Amino acid sequence: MAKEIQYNTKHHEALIAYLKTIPGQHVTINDICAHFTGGTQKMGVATIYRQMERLVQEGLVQKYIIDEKSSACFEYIGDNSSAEKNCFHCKCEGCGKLIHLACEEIEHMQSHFLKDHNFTLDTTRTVFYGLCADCRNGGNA
Amino acid sequence: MAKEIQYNTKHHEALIAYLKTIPGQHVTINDICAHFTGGTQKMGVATIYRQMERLVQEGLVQKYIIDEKSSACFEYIGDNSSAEKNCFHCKCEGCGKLIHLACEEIEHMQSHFLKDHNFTLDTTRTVFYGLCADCRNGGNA
DNA sequence: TTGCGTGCAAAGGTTTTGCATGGCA
DNA sequence: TGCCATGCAAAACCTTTGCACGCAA
Repeated sequence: MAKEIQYNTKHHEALIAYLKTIPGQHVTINDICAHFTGGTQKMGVATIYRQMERLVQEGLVQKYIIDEKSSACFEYIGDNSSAEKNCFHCKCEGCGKLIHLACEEIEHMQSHFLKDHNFTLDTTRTVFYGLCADCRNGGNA
Repeated sequence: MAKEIQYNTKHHEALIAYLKTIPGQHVTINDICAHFTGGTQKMGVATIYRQMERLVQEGLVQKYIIDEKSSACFEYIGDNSSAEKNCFHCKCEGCGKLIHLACEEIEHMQSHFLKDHNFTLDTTRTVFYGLCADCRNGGNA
């Protein structure tokens, strides 16, 4: 329980600053790596992994496992958790697109899980798989 | 569309036979590998991967990406797809348990996704993350 | 006989880890 | 000064692939 002391390094701040510039978007470790390779700041891969893990634990960043082959995805959620409370993600199995959705139906879904299945659904972590409209009609399967 | 000719080898049958002995359970490649290492039949890892991919395409087996670190999970669904149509999976983030659920609410969920978000929800592939009752109360976080 | 299936090992990619050094408090 | 953070490279891990041989049809 005792939270370990964590320093506030330049890398830590730079990472948060970068993530804040792309709200609501998803980045992979590779994206971050590329971003910090060309810029003034350099950041090793290991550092990025370690920092992202820390940010996830702090609740500033959400981690998604979108696909088994590609690397993990991260999204900055910061302090405005109230605004995007009903936000969740859909991944199209056809085109691979990641879709942001937000509606109040998700609350109903959560209460159902809790009442009928005694399971606290974590919508921020769940990724719904399926087919988007384009792929269903176009047949990009 | 033209289905390629596929031989019915002993390995293929042995794999199906093994999966039929554990209905409703989840196995990893490692589990399968271990099972076929000690027994009379031996099966290489590559063969298992190839066979499982084939079984998934044939619709006999469902593949799940439960966790980013552990290997993929497989479940035999066989021909009785009608019986488990409303079946889906919950993964507890506390204890790591994988929970089987089946209820008709999922149908309502699907129709909502389709109507309001134009998204065909694939419940067999989606894994719902959250906390099970034990972890919510016990605090196995 | 034809050509898919198999085994072995090597390769590919993502993520983690060890160790010495640098930087925050 | 103490201790965490960083960088580099090596390691670990899961999965795929190449190639030669075996086996089903």
